[in-house]
Amino acid sequence: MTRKPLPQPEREEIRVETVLQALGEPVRLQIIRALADAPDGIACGEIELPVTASTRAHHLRILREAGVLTTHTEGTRRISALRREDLDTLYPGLLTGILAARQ
Amino acid sequence: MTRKPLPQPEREEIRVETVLQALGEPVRLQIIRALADAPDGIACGEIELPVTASTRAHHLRILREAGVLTTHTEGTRRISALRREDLDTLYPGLLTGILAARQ
DNA sequence: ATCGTACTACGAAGATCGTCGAACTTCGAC
DNA sequence: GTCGAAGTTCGACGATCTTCGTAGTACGAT
Repeated sequence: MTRKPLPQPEREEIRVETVLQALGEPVRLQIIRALADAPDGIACGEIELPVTASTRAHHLRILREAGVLTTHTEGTRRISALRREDLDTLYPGLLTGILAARQ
Repeated sequence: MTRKPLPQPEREEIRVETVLQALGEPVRLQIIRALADAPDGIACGEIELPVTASTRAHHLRILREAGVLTTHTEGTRRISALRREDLDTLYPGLLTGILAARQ
């Protein structure tokens, strides 16, 4: 099994402004909600989204570079998962607060 | 003393997406931080910001329409305050989490 | 080695956003 | 009533962002 981590910021490098900017977009919020239900992460392609694959990849990149999620490769698939521990440490309550809205 | 409230969404009308979008901007985050230190609100003009008055008015409007802050008129001045209770009720921990980052 | 799958990288097009200056409103003071 | 101060509204311009299609990479299976 191949396992390569993708470039992402260390916990110390994560900035609120970037995180909020990343979360303030409908599609990305949808991704976050899907990931919140899968503690071990899910394959990017399995998230139902109203956009094409390339747009999906773009949003996943934004979220990863903001430090919101982490992605590793498993064969040809990419598994993404929320960086819940890091976010909860840096901004206690933020993630919970956002997910509580659940529409 | 003149006291007129400015148009803002009811608590039920506040949407996470809009709130996050409003908070994901450096200048607006700066405004929020300034307001967090003033429970009773402060005059918009007294917040130090690296933008002109018209831009400041624009950002305050975005924040107010998102439901993040409330503004009322006192003479020629406008006093803004965080809608902390509403936000804490809707998204418990969100505001605290964001403010915990403090820079 | 070849094929199909899963995904990314690269422009490009269109929409949205942040910023400003100028004009206008509203209020208090003189 | 006239003036100045505080703030808003109205375009406008430039920058950023979302979206897409196409081309390309990496891997597993045959």
